[in-house]
Amino acid sequence: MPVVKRFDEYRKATAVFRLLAHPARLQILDELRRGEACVCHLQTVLGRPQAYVSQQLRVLREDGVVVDAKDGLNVYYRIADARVLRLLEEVLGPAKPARRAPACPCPHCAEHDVCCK
Amino acid sequence: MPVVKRFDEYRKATAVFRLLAHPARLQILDELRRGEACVCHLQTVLGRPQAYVSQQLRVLREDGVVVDAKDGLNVYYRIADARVLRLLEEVLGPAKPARRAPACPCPHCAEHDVCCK
DNA sequence: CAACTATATGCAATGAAATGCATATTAAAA
DNA sequence: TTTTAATATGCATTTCATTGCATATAGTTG
Repeated sequence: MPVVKRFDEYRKATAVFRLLAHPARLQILDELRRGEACVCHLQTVLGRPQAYVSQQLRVLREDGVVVDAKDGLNVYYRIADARVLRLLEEVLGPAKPARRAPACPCPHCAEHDVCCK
Repeated sequence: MPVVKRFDEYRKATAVFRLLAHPARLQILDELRRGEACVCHLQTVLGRPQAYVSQQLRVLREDGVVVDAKDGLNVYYRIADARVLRLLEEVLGPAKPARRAPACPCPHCAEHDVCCK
């Protein structure tokens, strides 16, 4: 009940907001709302270097907001936090339908276009 | 539809999350959920210097999340953003009932205790 | 196993937000 | 009109996240 304890609770509660308070992470999560996606897919959608995308994914992963599943060379990420889905819906509106990214090499998009170089 | 435009939209959407991604502001908003409160009340509840509380309130005010109403020497703040209320409920749970802070001089608390020094 | 592809990690440089503190403002009271 | 009380603002400093980039890992293919 001490003030410090209370403050600590609030500090803990800010974690999820801190994750969402970032344009690239928000865009990643919005994309993942459409369905699971591999890194190269997100890389294509964001138009950012692969290392950059991986770093943001690590941040999200370390907080348990997303989980990854390896499949061959590809690593597929998906949202693993229902609360985050609700927060996204509150601020971004309903999730948009799945899509294939142009020039994305992942199996999900492959049938649609050619490899992204 | 250019990528940059999209990114800008996400950047804008992060604003509300950035406000909530701070323990002191989160605590302020959680207190304001109980009902409007003056600065000295929040000061008492947070156990932080007055200038500190005023600064956080300014941040919230500049984004329109709270509004202030002067009454004599006191300035009463209240939440002015329904979306923020929903976000708080999602993460902090339902708002707690109003309370009077011990040793708070504001009219709201005065009838309950004596002035805070 | 060598070469390639997808992804991850480490780290240094930068930049933005947080904090503390002194002081300004405004309103009431004496 | 001096004083006091409540709140606001400005600014310097520290703190922390972000970003870029080089490189590491790990699975795949030839």
